[in-house]
Parts: sequence; C-alpha cells; structure tokens
Amino acid sequence: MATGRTHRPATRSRGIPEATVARLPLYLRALTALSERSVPTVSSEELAAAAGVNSAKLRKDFSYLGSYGTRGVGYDVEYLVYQISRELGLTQDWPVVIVGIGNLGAALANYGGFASRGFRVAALIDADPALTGKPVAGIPVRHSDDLEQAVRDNGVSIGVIATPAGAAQQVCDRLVAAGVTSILNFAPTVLNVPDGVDVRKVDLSIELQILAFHEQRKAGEEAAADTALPAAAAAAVREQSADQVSADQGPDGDVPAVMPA
Amino acid sequence: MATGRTHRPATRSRGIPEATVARLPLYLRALTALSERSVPTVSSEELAAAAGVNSAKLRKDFSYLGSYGTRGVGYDVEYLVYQISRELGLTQDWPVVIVGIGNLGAALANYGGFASRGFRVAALIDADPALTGKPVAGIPVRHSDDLEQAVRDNGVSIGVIATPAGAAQQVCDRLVAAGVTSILNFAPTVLNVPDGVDVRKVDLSIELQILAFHEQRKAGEEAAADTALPAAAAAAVREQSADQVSADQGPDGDVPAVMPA
DNA sequence: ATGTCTTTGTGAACGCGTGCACAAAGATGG
DNA sequence: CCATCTTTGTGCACGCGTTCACAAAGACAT
Repeated sequence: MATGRTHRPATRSRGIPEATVARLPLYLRALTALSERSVPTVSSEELAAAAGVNSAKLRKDFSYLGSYGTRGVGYDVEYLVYQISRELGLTQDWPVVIVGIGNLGAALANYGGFASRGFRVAALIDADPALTGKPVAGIPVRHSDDLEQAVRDNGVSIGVIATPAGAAQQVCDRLVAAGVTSILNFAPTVLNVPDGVDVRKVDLSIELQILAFHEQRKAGEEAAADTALPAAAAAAVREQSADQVSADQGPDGDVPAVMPA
Repeated sequence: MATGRTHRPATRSRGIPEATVARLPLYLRALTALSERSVPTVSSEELAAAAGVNSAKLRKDFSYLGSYGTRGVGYDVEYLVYQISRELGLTQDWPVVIVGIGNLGAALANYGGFASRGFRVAALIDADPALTGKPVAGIPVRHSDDLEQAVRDNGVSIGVIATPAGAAQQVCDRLVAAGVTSILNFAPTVLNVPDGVDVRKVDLSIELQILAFHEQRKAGEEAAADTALPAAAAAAVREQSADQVSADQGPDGDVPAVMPA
C-alpha cells in the first residue's frame, strides 16, 4: 500500500510477489504457535488451515522462497520459521520511532507485539511540551524538536505516525529528511513521499466504512430500488442531503486516526 | 479481507468491485475536504491527485456508481459526497460495540472518527470486573456477561474485537451468535466465522513485518549472496538460529494486537 | 448555430494473483 | 528392491483489477 505520488510497480523484490510477502507474517505466526507446542513438521494442508488460506496458495508462496519441504512429509517447522524470519528481515534489530503520543500512540508504545520479532521502540515523539519527559511504556517522551536527533542517533529507518491528520505530512517530511525510508501511517491523510520511501496506511475509519457497505448490502436488497432514482428526484434531494451530510460530519479529517488499508 | 473458513468469492455486491469499495472512503474524505472549502466542482484529475490514485481508475470507480459527472466540467462535489455516502451506507446510523477495553480499545473508544460518519459507540465490553462501570470516553464499560444483551438491545451489527488473541475467537463466536454480522478484528488471530459474516483484520505486527521486508531489500542487496546459501550451511545454521528466533520471540500471539492487513 | 476545447465514460489489452490438477519426489512397508 | 501411499512443487487457465487511449458529450465563445 505505497501511497506515494509516483506509481511504484508493485515492488516484486527479487521475484517474491507482494501478495506473498503480505502472507508470510501470517504463516510465521502459525508456525511460531506450532513451534511452541514442539510440533516438528506440518503439511501444507494443516498450516494453510491454521493461517486461513488455500493450501495450494501456501505451497506456491513457499516455492518463491525455495524448496523447503519434503514430499510425503511436509515442512520442518523450526527450519521454516527461520527461513521466513530471515526473508522478512526479522533476524535483525529494527529501531522504530513513534510520533504522536495520544491515545493511539500510547497504545502502540505499549503494544507487546512491538518488542518481539526484532522491533524496538527507540523513541517517542510528541509536539506537546506537557508530555515531554513523561514516560510512556517506560520510555520518556521527547519533544518534536528532537525528532531528527532521535532518528539519526538510533539509526531509525521505520517511523510510525500517530498524529492528527493536519500534522502528518509535515512529520512525514521531517522523518524522511532525517533518513526514515518506511512509514506506517495512522493519520487519515494521503502522504506524499519521494521515491524509495514505503508508506503503509492504517485507517480505522476506512475499515468501518467498508464493513458498513457490506452490512448495508446484507441488510437490504429492497433498498436497491431507490438506487436508480430518477434524475429529477436526485437533483431535488441533492442540496438537502448534501447539507445534511456535511453538517453532522464533525472534524473527521483531524482525528488521530487508527487503521490499515 | 474476509478471513472466513470458506472461500468467499470477492463479494462483488451489485457489480461494484471490492477494490472500488475500498477506495470510496478515500474519495469521500478528499471530497469532504473540498466541500468544507466550498469548492463546487472537481475534475477527476484533481480529485485523483488528492486521493493519491490514478485519474482513470477514479473515473472507472465512479462509473460503477453511475454517471455523476459532467463532461468538460467535472464532478459536483456536494452531489458526489451524497452519492458515495449513500452507497457506503453512511446515511444511516451504525451502532458499534467494542470488546476489550485495554490500551487499544480505549484508544478506539476515544477515536473521533468513530462518532462522525454515522458510527456510534453503543457499548464497551471488557472481561475485567475492575473496569466494569468505569467510564471510558464517557461510556461506562460493561462486563462480558452483558455482551449479548448489549448487542441485542442496541441492534448492533458491527463489532470491534480488541482483546488478546486468546480470547478473540470466543468473543467472536459470541458476537456472531448475538447477531453481529461484521467484525473488525485487532487481535492477531485468524477468526473462523460462518458464511455471511464479514471479517476485516487489522494487525500492526504484520504491517511492520511487511515494511521490514522492503526495508531489508532496500538496505542490502549484498545480503542476496547468503540467500542462496548451500544446503549444508543452511542445515548447520538451522538449529542455532531457530532457537534464537523462538527465544526472544516473547508473547507475540497474546498481545492485544493493533492493525490491518 | 457552429466550432473549439475540456473532461468524462469506457472498450480493450495487459499483468498479477488464485486455484486446479497432476506429475515428480520421497517416505514407508513388505 | 519394489510397490504403494502421501505430499510437495508447478504448469496452466481463469478472472479481477489496472491502465491506456479515445470517442462521445457537454460547456463556452464567437
């Protein structure tokens, strides 16, 4: 989900399809669970069920990494965990900086999944001077002025933006200028970044709207009638409802934002 | 991102492609911003730039909704806001229940974007008796025992799961049994749901891992050398690194979880 | 009215991702 | 050592989504 200005050709780095990369963490999670139960091997069928995917798809995904299975037996769990971890770059340490320590930012800082798998919260940044120095999840919050310093000192290449939408682009620019090349964006805005910088978007509002769409479809097919409402009626309803919509809209574009695409 | 057991054929309800539905909220956000600035019309080119997509794609997306543009002029902003809102089902009220009021659940409850666009937090649920009755974002937390009651009384059809992974499936089952047919899942688990129930997954850990993958690619192509490491060396490194990986893994599968797929 | 200019709406081609179905590979038992 | 059985790895076809490129439609000026 790179949202850059220029079109990025679905980064198939070294031949591994983007869709496959997106599923590797899923496999890894399932494999880790098996590993903890000391299960030595799994078949593609079993693992696929655990990961919630098709077994043929899983086998094809693994085939991009190499031939790590044994026919008639399945895959060695420990070995596969290692291979996928290495492929995802999880065998190294990834210092991360979180900008915007509001409700969401604090939740992220406290997120346990952060610490595991090689991700380490190197710094917390917030523009509010009242927060400066206060520890969140055991890490003292630093002021925005220290952003560049924090990024450079820790060799941070991954930044998380959890600020209000209005500040997101500016924060993004500063992160990128300081050397960050991957951004996880929770602010409800489209970020413009130069080539070579990856952006992934997480937007709760969008997720809910998509669910609402399907919910509406499920709830009433009888509403399909006024979908094809005549032009005259549509024009009539236009002003009335447009006002109504924007009226109770609230400050949507300014909330801290929450989720993925 | 329906993660059900059975394969769901990419729900193209009434002919609107899933990919288009996922972009509609993006357009809506851009249009709302224009509306607030009292801009009367936009061309597909301008709007596409604001939403960060290709203009041809945007036009095709809109063509699925109908012919709402005027050639030589563009699209009427207010009218389009209304049409998209209606298509997404945002003209009606959507009561939502949030289960699991930890760091993340609380952040979600406080999320401003919730209130706008027709989403209303109808109830907060948590298993911890210590939280029961305490207000979060102005809404008193109710105990898990009240889950079914809360869903039924409010006519909730959308549920948000922000519990630890271990509790997610059980909570999911109860939500579904109580009548919920759309679920936004923040727990790092694959949820099994019956047909007709939509699940969207939001998983911070996965997003970070995907970023790490690309980051690794960017950082070193010289590491490509040991990618094709000989079988012997691979086998040797196997145990060592496998142990290492699972050792500093931490309780990953149990954290409250955070994001999308 | 007529011509020009802008912008939409869409036909068609292309590429990626998915899933089927099967051959090859290896384990296992006799 | 051979036969059988299991499970991987993949060739192939299909369908969705994206993009190009252009004809049709309307605005606007003369």
